[in-house]
Amino acid sequence: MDEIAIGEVVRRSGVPASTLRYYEERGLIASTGRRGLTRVFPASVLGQLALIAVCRNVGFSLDEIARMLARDVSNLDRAMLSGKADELDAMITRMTVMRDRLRHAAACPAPSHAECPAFQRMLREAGPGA
Amino acid sequence: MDEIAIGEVVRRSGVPASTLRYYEERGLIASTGRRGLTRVFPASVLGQLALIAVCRNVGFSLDEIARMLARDVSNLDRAMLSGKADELDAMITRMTVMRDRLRHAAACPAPSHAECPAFQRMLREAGPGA
DNA sequence: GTCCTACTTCAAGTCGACTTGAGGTCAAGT
DNA sequence: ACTTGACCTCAAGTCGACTTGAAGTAGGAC
Repeated sequence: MDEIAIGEVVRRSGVPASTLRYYEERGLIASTGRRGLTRVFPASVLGQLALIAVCRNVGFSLDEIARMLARDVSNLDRAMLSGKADELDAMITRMTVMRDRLRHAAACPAPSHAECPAFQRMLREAGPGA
Repeated sequence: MDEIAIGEVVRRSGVPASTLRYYEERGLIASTGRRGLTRVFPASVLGQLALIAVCRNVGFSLDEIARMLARDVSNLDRAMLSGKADELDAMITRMTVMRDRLRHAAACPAPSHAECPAFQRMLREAGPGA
């Protein structure tokens, strides 16, 4: 019993059928065939969907994910993984700075943000062209 | 000399003219009038564009920004600010966890990710429906 | 007076990741 | 026999934030 129909995949993964069909079309998952008209997937599709969700969460595009899965499902490209970890790291740094500045701006005693030095710094650092 | 034509705003802010017109239409910035056909903006628009860039950076939508600017340009809604800081905080936490897991997966000595406990945990934690 | 350049408007196109809708098929239950 | 419900395909729509393109114009240099 390692084959499950699309309806069951929906029930067990929470991913809508339209998305499953879309993912199949995009080459992220593969059905093993049909039972009547109905798509049948290998049970392993559930793990793959989990993996896809993780990847989407950390900012991979569907194309990137498809490329990764195309190679070897259980042996993802390690360089790609650590590259994405680096990207995340950079983003975390930027966001942390922003969070602190926002926090300050929210608590700043200056009568208006225009007079707050930290707020000014935020504008300069994150302005357009940055 | 506190009025600048759109071309100069483009030069000094790096924001394309099409975007400036779009922002004006959406109510994020306002021109003071025309010189011939050409839009003229108050010099303060440069600071506003910087602010808009900051806000976009931390995830405000144009609608949110427009609403904030509509109240009082130099006295942004502090509750909104700290609310966004909280959102950022949560996102930073999630991303940090992910980064560590990715880092591990990239360095993991297990022959395939399928056999790596940390990788499994990542799948469970960030799977669909999470 | 005419040519260039920087501007204008308005409608439509783009991108990613899906969703929605119309119209059709198949297996099972009554 | 007929209805129900789960599934199918394919085309088109959605959302946010812009960009692109066509067709037109005002102002300044020569």
